[in-house]
Amino acid sequence: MDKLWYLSQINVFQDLPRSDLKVIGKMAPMSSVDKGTVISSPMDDHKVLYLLKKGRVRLYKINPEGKQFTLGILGDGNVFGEIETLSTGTRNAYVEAIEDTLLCILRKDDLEKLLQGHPDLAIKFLHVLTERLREAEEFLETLALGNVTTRLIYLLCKLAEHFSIRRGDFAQLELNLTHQELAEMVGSTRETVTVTLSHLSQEGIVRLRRRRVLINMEKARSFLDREEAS
DNA sequence: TCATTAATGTGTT
DNA sequence: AACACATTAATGA
Repeated sequence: MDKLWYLSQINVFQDLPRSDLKVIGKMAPMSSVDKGTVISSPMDDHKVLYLLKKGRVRLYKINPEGKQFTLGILGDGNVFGEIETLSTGTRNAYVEAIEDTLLCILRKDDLEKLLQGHPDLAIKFLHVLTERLREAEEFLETLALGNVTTRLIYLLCKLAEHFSIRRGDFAQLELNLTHQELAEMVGSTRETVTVTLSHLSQEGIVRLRRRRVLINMEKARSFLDREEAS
């Protein structure tokens, strides 16, 4: 497999000429991490940016009682990490590979050099990060105002937009998430998620298999619309 | 395949 | 929401 192909799949580098990708490839060696590895944690010095070439990582925080709250999941082609001049929203968060993952590490000075030479790239960074911020704000609002059912459906829709494959009327999440993990994302408990999901299953909004959720996006969206109206 | 562990389902407080 | 416990599915020797 062409090493540069992976770089061309990173969202901020999408239509960069091969010559530039080559330069980046030289600065940012590829490394692979196994499923379950914590790639970075709050106490690390935040001096690097990670380019997620292939795989999935979960961003989460841990509250004082030791419970986890998942901020989000990133898939192929995303960027995360922290440097002084550029934050991707992972500050003070743990980042764990939930699949075997392939990533590049870009050092602060390399990135800055890169951005200085490529203003168009800097703009693309702005777009990507702004979009992430926008989603985060929307999610926060839903989390604050909605009940568990709403939050869960909202989460499933968002996940499905990024990580699902179409199966008839349903979108099948290709993330194998447990009820526990879903609970950690919507700020609820495992039992409540189990109960809520089986209700939604009765209504035909989702279909359940072990560690797998299929969402009827049409029904899910109309549920959210109704909720918004009320 | 069987035993162990993980995930899910359910009733009670 | 928290807990205890039952049931069922996945995992791996």
